Amino acid sequence: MNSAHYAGCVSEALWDRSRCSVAGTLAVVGEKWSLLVLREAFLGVRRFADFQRVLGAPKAVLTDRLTTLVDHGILRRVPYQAPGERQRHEYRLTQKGIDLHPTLVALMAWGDRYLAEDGDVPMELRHRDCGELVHLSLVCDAGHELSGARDVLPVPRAPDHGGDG
Amino acid sequence: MNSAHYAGCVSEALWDRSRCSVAGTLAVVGEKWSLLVLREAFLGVRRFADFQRVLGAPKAVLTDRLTTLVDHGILRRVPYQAPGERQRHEYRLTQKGIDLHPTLVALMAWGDRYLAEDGDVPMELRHRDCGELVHLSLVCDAGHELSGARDVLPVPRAPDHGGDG
DNA sequence: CCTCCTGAGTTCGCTGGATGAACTGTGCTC
DNA sequence: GAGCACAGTTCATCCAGCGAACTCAGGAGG
Repeated sequence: MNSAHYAGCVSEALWDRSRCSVAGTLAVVGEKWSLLVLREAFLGVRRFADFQRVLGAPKAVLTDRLTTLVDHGILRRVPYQAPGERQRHEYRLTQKGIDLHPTLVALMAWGDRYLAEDGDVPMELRHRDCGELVHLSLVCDAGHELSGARDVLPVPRAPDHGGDG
Repeated sequence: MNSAHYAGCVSEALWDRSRCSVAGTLAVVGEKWSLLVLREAFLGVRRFADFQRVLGAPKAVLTDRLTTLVDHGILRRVPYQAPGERQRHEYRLTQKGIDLHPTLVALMAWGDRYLAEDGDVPMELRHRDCGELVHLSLVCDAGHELSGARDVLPVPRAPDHGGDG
């Protein structure tokens, strides 16, 4: 294993960490419960009481997380009325929220691999059309499928506005 | 948009949330700074002082996160000796840690799309061989490329040991 | 040998966020 | 109009994160 492999590229060169998209995304959904709320949202949960029952999170925290996610445009509050009940509102994923799906899939895949005992995973994701298991894969714009992180070259871009190098 | 789309599948049926791989993974790397430590590790950072300088995290927190990640087998402590310095140790990704790469890529991709202004992303990932941009994609075992979360069917599996349904 | 310096932590007091329980408010059913 | 269920809000407590100060180990330099 060649230690200069990554090192020469970005390790010492201090690119602007404050603009990092990983940090930015974590600032939005990195708080405790946020991603679990989204997991449930992807599974079809929409109502406050259901989130609360299923997650077991404190109501105050849940209120805060839902509000934050709505504020960021990841969920939206939609009024609805169940028969025989008063009007309430439910929380639904927006496109911005739906685009967090790969993040949850990635977290789930890692947990399935390293935390499940005997390969006994609690849930599978299957292709709705053909029923086969789905998984994430890294591909490049030329169509090559990458075999792993080793094939990826991180390239910092200086924030030079007004010119497209 | 059909609201019964997901609902009929898993929303009300209470599968066992306590074994959820998303929650499990977040329990391991979901604390503040953990994923940012890993981001830097993927960029080649290995030494305590470099993590500290680059992340700006409090030393105590950083010590705790690094220790936790080592305990979970995501990083490993490797002794090394720089010329003219005493022996120290550095933190390197294990395979288990490298397998968290897709999670970081997913987080980064979302941030690039929704948080970067003018498409001015701070860093790009390129295929080391051909230089093209890389991105995550959902594929199924039959080789179909899924167009999005809508094509995915979550299937809870009961923890029935001893029988492969 | 003694002192200074640096890397790698540990300790400490403070503050802010998380927690569970209790409380509020609203509209429907009975 | 009393009771109930949903959807929060308020409150006291507690823990985790924070920055600063302190500790420890081993070279370098005199």
